[in-house]
Parts: sequence; C-alpha cells; structure tokens
Amino acid sequence: MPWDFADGLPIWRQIAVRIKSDVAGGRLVPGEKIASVRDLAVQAGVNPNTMQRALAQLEQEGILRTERTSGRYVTEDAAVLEVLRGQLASGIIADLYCKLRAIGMDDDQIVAAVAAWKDEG
Amino acid sequence: MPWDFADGLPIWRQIAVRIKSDVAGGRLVPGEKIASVRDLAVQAGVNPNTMQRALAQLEQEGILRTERTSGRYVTEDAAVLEVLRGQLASGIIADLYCKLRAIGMDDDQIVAAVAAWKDEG
Amino acid sequence: MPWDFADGLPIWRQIAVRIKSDVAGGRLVPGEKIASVRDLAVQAGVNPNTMQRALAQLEQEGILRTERTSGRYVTEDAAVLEVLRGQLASGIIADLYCKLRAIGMDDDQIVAAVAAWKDEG
Amino acid sequence: MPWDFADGLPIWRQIAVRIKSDVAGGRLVPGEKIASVRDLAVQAGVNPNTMQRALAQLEQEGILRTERTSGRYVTEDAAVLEVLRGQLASGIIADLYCKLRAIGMDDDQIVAAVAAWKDEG
DNA sequence: GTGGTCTAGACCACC
DNA sequence: GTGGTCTAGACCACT
Repeated sequence: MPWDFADGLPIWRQIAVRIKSDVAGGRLVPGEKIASVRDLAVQAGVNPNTMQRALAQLEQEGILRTERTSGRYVTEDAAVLEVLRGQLASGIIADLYCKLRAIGMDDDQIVAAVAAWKDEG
Repeated sequence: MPWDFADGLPIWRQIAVRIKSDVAGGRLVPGEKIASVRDLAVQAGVNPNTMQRALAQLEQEGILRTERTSGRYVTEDAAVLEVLRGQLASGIIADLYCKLRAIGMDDDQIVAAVAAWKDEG
Repeated sequence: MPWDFADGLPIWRQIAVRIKSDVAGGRLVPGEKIASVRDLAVQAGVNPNTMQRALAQLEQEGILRTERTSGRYVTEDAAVLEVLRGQLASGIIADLYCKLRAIGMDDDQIVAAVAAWKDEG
Repeated sequence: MPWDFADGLPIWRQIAVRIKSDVAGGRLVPGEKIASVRDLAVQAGVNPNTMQRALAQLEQEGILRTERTSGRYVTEDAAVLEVLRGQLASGIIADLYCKLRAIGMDDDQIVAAVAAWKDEG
C-alpha cells in the first residue's frame, strides 16, 4: 500500500478512504469483524496509533462499530452504506470533471467521452 | 507542485504529465515559446537534468519542438494535440472506471452518475 | 465503585456519601442490619480501616446504630432520615446551580429548565 | 485543574467538556482567539497531544474554528452556541434527576426542591 | 488477546 | 511562532 507522503492528505485519512472504498465495494463485508488495530497497522506498515486514528474516524462516521473487548465490525446499516457510496462516487466524479476540464473539455464532451469509453475500453 | 517520491512513477514522468495537461488545457499555447530548461527546473524545484529528461520525452512525442538557436516551442500540429487530449482523457477516464467499479458500481451506473453530476454538481 | 484518588475528598468520605445515598434511597432499609465491616470493605475494594472510618462517621451522624454484640443497623429515626435526605438533596441542588450558572443561566432559567426536563426527558 | 483518572472519562474528553462550559458561560468569548495548543497543554498539565485531541473534537463539533497559521478561535455561530448550552444543561439536569431519584425523590419533589432552593439558598 | 488512552519527542508546512 | 502529523512505547480495563 503506497501512502503518499507528498500530497497534503494525512496517512490516517488516506487509510480511512481506502477502508471506505473496501466497505463500499464489498471487500469488507457488512457485519463482519475486521482485523485488529495492531494487525491492520502492521499490514499497512504504519504505527498502531495512526491506524487507530483512521478507524476512530470511520467509527465516528458510523461505518464501523466497536465492541470494546471483541473487535471492530463493519456496519450493517444499509442507509449508511448507501450514503457512503454516494459520497465516494461524488468525490471521484468531481475529480474527473476537474481533470478533464483542465485539458480543455467541456461538460458535454466529458459525459460523451465517459459513455464512449464504456463501449470501447 | 507536489512531486510524489513515494510511488513508483519517476519524477520526470510526473512532470511530463503535468506539462501535457498544460498543453492540452491551453495553459501553454501552441506555437509559443516555453521557458528555458533551467528556469523550468527552478520553478519545479527539481534538478535541470530531470526537467531535461521530461522535455526530451515530450519532444519525442511531438508535443514540443526545439529550434536549436532560439528555444523550445509548443507544437502547432492540431493532430498531435488532439491525440494528446485523447490519451490524457483516456487515462483519466480509465482511472474513474477503476475507482467506481471498486466501490461496486457497474458501467451503466457510472455513465449515469457522471451525467447526473453535470446537472447537479 | 470508582473511588476517586485524584481529588481532595478522602475515600472514606466518598464511601460515607455513597452509603448515605443508599440509606436515603431505601436501598439500605431502616432497621435492617448491614454487612460486616470486613465484608463491606471487600465489596468496596478498600482497606477495612477505611470502611470502619466511614461507618464511624455515619454512626456519629445518627444514620447507623451499633449493637455491640450483633452488628450495625440502619436508623429507624424518621427525623434523622428526613434531615439526611435534605442534606443530600441540598448538596446536589447546589451543585446544579453552580454548574448551570457557569454556563450562563440565571436562577429563573434554571428552575424553568428543570421543570421542563421533567415533562420532556 | 483536577483531572479524574478514576472515572472512565478520558482526560481529553474532560478537557473538552471544561472548554465547552467556558464557551457556554462566556469565559471564552465568541470570535476571540484562544491560547495555543502548547500553552493550553502546559496550563492543564497534560501532553500537547492530549490537548490537541480535545481541541480537534471541539473543532469538529463546530465550537472552535482553526486558522492554520494563526491560531484557534471561538465560533461566533449563535446557533452552535445555543445548541451547546442546551446540551450541557440537559446533561447536568439529567444528572440531577438521576441523583435525586436515587435518594427517593419523585420528579415533582425534585422540581419543587429546586424552585425552593432558589429562594432560600 | 481486544480497543483505548497518554506521554515524549520529532518533523512538517505556513507566515 | 502557529496547527498538524507520525512514531515509539507504555499503561489500563475487559474477557
């Protein structure tokens, strides 16, 4: 997992985004227990504290649920998951528009290009 | 300009991508002379050799043209510019599909979401 | 039972307050025998001497009564119990006024808020 | 400032509550700059990290606003302040009811006692 | 073993 | 000087 130290985004936020994506994409199953803070920290090659911070953020957003003595679980709240997907998608798409506008495309061209890519690419 | 030393992409490639984007977006005007290697290197905060390598790459792709005695110029070749835009857009759009598929969206949903964003966002 | 070693209040006083609350609230029944010093000390996780001191204090206030040969009993004196309730309540209410004034409420607002809470909360 | 290590509430939460109370009570003036993280940490006798955590929490609740290079400021948002006062008051009053019920008072008696205290005490 | 807290000290970007 | 991040390592409570 390549953490970008160069951009402004803190590692714990990058981790949070990654886990969000995993939850949204179903690679982390709702209701399932996730690995322990320490294990995740080792896997990610960061300090347990940093991982802790990312997970605390996710818990506070309702994406994870903590059972103090047994571990952390992915939320089963469908509404939360739906909102999560919407937020992630919105951010990604906004980024797309930003970059394509920067190379001189207008919004209609962007939509057309995305639609065309589906058929070709 | 945040160059990313962490991922595998060499800095000179990152610079080349940025300049391509500037050309495609018209921030570097076709036919215009660009700054000297040394100045560009200072602006970017990199070694002149690194900048040189990026520019050589762009020249080899036909995006820049060198006049031995006077400096480097942005190509005026419309075909080259068009291909450039296509390449950049394709990469960006491929990235979009990759990320949105990762959060569980299928291609039709992606196209729909991008179209919807144009109207809302 | 979380005894607070940090603030100035000695533990035996904290224990005394707790027992007073139990008597006032009827969790310790007037006329009933209470457990032995040793048992109470174990329950509270403190040294028997500390518990002894708390009980002596309560006895001196007339809340407990010692029968030399059989143990300690909760007073049945209604007047004592009434005074006890009054003292406890007064302390708690004084604390309330202190805290609510500290966040900028005046006495009328405090009374109103307490009355309102009864209906809502 | 006596931090309670005995109860379960983390120090950074206790600090956050205290600062909330200061804001609600006007001891920290809306719009005014507060002391630096390091100074506050020294005043409170805790690690700068711990203070940082408390302040981050308050910022996230909209009570403080951070200007990265100049310092932290108390919000001027009247709505936020009003909600804050309401939350604090509610918590304090709930605590009152809990304690007074524990000594055998019913809700009407509680309201009456609080009203009486205003006139006497 | 789990999550959570706290400390100490370093480093960065910004102005 | 400001806020913010990261690491390393210790300690606690709970089971």
